Amino acid sequence: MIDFATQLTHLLGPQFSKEGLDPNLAEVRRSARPDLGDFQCNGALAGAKQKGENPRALADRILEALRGETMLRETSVAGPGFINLALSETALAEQANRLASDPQSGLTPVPRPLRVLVDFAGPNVAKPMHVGHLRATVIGDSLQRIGRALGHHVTSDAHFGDWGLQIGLLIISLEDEQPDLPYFKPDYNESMWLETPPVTMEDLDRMYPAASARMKEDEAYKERARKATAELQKGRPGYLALHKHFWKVSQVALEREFTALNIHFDLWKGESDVNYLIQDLVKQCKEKGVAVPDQGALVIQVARPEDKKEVPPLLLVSSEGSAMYGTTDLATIVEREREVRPELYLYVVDQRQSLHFTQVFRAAEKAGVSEESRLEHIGFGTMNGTDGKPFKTRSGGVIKLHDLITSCTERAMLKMQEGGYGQELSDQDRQTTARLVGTAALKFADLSNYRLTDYVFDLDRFTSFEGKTGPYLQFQGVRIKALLRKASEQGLSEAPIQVLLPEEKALVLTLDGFNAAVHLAFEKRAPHFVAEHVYGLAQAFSTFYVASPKILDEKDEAVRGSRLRLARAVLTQLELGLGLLGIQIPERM
RNA sequence: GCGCUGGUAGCUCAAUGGAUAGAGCGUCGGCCUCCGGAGCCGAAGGUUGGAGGUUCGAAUCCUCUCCGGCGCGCCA
Repeated sequence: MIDFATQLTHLLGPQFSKEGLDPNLAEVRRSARPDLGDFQCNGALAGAKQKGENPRALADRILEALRGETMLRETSVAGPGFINLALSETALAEQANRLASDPQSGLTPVPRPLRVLVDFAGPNVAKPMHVGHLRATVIGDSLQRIGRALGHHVTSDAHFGDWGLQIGLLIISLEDEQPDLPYFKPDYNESMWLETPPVTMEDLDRMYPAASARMKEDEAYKERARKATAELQKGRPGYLALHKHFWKVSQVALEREFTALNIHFDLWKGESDVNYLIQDLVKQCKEKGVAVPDQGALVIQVARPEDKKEVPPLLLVSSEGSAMYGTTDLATIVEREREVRPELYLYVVDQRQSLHFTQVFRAAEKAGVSEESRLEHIGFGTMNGTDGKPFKTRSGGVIKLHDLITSCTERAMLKMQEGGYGQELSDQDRQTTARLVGTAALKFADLSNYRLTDYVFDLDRFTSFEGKTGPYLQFQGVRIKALLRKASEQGLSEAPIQVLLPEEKALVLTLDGFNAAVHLAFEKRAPHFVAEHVYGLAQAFSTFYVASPKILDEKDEAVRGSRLRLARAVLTQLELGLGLLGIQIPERM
């Protein structure tokens, strides 16, 4: 099915062509002045400009040609040349029924699907996920869901950070703690492998910050770590074995978080997975003359004459002989080109890394690995505390994602208890629901902000059941489910939708806007457009719900059936829309 | 210093170059013999940081400027 805005644009397009104008000028959108019409087209203004004539006259001619169009009830030209279009009752009712019977709720796939690779979350092996990972994870997940909903062929990759200096640091840190482990013996081989990991997640969690801090002050310590990193990358068996242990231990903790957030990846690849490609990559870059020696390292110059800022070269091989994260990023593109062949790459990573991605993308182009135009960095702002500074614990430490999820879940449970809701649920169901509500609070708060702006974390506000929050939206869904459940229990059936009340019309027009909102969200790589739409839908439903009291008691079977069907259509879209944000609606809450 | 990014209602945030800049929270005033009122309706609240410019039309684009956040070769 096709939404109204598109239908109307198609209707006006030929008229613009007939006038010798670009049919793209015919673009129709929801009216900013509902008192004047349902939709508007502003193309006559720009078109008249091009032709050097009066915009109102042009608008009049365009409308003249539309006379007798059954879709339209009324048309008018207002102001300097705005074209106002009001839909006929039949058109509204027909569209409402199409929406209600469409399992996709009006969502249409893109005409040309792309193979899209979404690289997001970027957790680090050996480091628990913290608040900083939340946005990358939630935004990336939403983009993969939106992309799929639009018919794109999406491949998501968590892209673990598991090959850099951090691993070297852990290796020497462990060496200092347990020097007798076989992995440190120069002659280590696989027969000496111990099934029991030498460390727990807690150990890693403790060791890494300490080692990282020491490195900043102790130059010799840093040198050791760099050497260990280079040796690991060269394939020292004992170090590879430790890497494997670290990886496995970390993965358990990481999966716990992703499961709690209901986020899934097609690929769980990491930097270490492309190590096998690096030697060749470096060699080829050298042969092509793309990589040049510089201060003991090997770099790819990516500066351009037109640059307004200084763009430093990408470090391909450090003076220690190790791969840097730009190197693995590049090698990862090589692998993806072979295995996925993406037409579009989306890197959902903190905005602060934009310079890094500029370097990587340019280097990829220069090295002939990929095309810069297919590579996009999707940056985002930071999550701040109520003081406006990056979110920290009271003692100034980094907040772990796990603790964040837990506190949201606990707060959700508290709110449910306070309101006396969910009492009919079993303890286990209540716990599951609380988690659904808690993560909805977290996700919606994040996704309702435009990604590039920083936002303030406010647990109390996010978990509130009133206002523009995830739990509020779930609650609206739960209310509709309750209504439909009751209708079904009473044996009441649905009927074709009739658009009688102004609130019903507003609701139908809102439903019809879903498709555009989702497309816009993907085009802008900005899920908040979906969040905005879904919230607007919930509001429009509430207004309708109050305006049509006691649907179940309605004596007119046709009216009752119509409203039930409309409610169901809203629920369908609410579930789909929230689903695109990674939010589920519980049965009860 | 150079660059990126943000600055919109008291607070937190929206607004694909279009008409009268919208929500939530908070404040004030209404609506409960209610299908889940955690809702709905209304009011107050804005020189869109500032100054120029482009345009029929600017929160949006350009220039300058002020304030905040961030980045700028061997960490990721």
